[in-house]
Amino acid sequence: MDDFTRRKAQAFDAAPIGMAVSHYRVLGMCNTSFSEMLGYDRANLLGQSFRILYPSHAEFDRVRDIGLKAMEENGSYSDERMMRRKDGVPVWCRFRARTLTPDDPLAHLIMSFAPIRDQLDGAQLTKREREVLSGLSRGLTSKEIGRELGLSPRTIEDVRARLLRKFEVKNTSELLSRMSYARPTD
Amino acid sequence: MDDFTRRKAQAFDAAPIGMAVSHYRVLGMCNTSFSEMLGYDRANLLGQSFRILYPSHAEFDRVRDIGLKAMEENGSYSDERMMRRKDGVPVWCRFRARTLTPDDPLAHLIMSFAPIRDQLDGAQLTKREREVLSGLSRGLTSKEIGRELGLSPRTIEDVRARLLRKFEVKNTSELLSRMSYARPTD
DNA sequence: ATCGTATACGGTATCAATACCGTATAACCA
DNA sequence: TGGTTATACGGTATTGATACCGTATACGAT
Repeated sequence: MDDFTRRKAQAFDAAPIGMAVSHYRVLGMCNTSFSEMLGYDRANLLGQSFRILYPSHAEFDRVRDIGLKAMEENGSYSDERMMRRKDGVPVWCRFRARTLTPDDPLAHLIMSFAPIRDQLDGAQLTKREREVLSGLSRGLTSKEIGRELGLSPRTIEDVRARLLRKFEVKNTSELLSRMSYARPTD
Repeated sequence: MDDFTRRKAQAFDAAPIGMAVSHYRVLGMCNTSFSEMLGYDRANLLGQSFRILYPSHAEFDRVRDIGLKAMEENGSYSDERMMRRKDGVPVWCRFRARTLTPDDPLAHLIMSFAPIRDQLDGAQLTKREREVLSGLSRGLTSKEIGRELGLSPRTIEDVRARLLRKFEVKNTSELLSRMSYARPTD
């Protein structure tokens, strides 16, 4: 095996950003940034389902599908999402994924995770708030988010209003500009 | 050499984020996201000085020192910086670096580069668009932005519509979740 | 010289967002 | 046990956003 391969593997291991490889949502490989970000030893993480890295089972189910269409078309997808550290603390991340199997995106995924630092680190979000935030960052309306979550649009508007109060912003645009990856963790 | 090494190298190559390894500011290795982001063939990039990837010689000199102290202390550093594509178009990036040689940080660096304006490679923003975006990220309405800039609210709505088209997003919320905070540069 | 784009503005129509009013249940905490 | 918060939903009223229709000027590129 050539030296190039060795150097690439070393770069993967020591990369300044969390990286992971999955096969059907099971972690096949990750680097130290990834395991440290989530508070695990790497050895304990390999072979595990990604389920344990999300705040809830519902969240784990929900995020499965939201990038599938984009990955079938472009091979890649990116959004902002909440991950769950081993100690239970949620971490808001810029998430990027590329699939090596566009016909069946989840078969072989390569992902990167960059934690975002912002107001969120103090104000913890509820499950509902995270779900709604996820929809808002994808440009969905309250009606669309309601359909996605099986709730009335009115309920989504309640959650929305609570988010605006919590972050002391005037509207959804300002909310999302505060949450965007413009303020990464250094 | 074990299979792990091979899989890590593959993950490096196909990572959804630009990655590079340098030795004293000379590119030793990079992945396809990196070379594509900057408009080069990878083969033509290996062994080159990073000089050609920055907008100017002054910029190249300036960025050399700004992370050194942080890397000597923590081993890592991150900021936002302008890179220069082969065709001359500037790309604003979130930059992260980790050194494997903290005593002499530049000796062996591993870096990641994430373009901050994903969707907008090529479509650079006009002064008006930046001004309007700045207002939107502060949660202002079209009417308020119009007052701030001495323009009709109707004109703000035009600029807004142009931004949504350029970024191929459905609404202002999605726009702002894709963008970093936008400050007018002039 | 014509094409494309950015700028700037007007009108209208429709849908979304936001802010209120209200009720109700469940969880948790002091 | 009572107080707070999150959840969930209904109505209504107002404002904002978005998408169209149109006109007009300016500027740069082919």
